[in-house]
Amino acid sequence: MSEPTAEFRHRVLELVRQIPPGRVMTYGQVARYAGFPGRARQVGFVLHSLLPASGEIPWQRVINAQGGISTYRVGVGELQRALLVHEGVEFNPSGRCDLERFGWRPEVDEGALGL
DNA sequence: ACGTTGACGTCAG
DNA sequence: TCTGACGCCAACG
Repeated sequence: MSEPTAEFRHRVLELVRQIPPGRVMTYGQVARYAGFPGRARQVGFVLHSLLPASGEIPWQRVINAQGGISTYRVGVGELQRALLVHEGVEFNPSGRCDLERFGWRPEVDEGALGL
């Protein structure tokens, strides 16, 4: 019934939509929590299909496993970074953020940063 | 039909 | 810490 691709896309978008402001998830995590482990690249492809108008999907809250921005080659790297900084996410001089602090896990549903 | 590409992740050096 | 190789799999030409 449900085509794998369509189902995957739907699951990914619904999950990303739930990431609270100021929090981030990695492509790999999104893929895993969506029920499709190992398909991080496909997550990026789905999000890429949202541009340039992202609508209600907070695509900027998805980054790579190193805590860095992967969208510079697509041309929206600076934008993504600015949006995240505006939400309170901090980046170190290397351009990476601490996933221990800003990473978000669905099961630990917490919107605010633990201070 | 097929080789290449890509908003990734992991591991070795 | 950084770089390159590889695995991954759907989209593209």
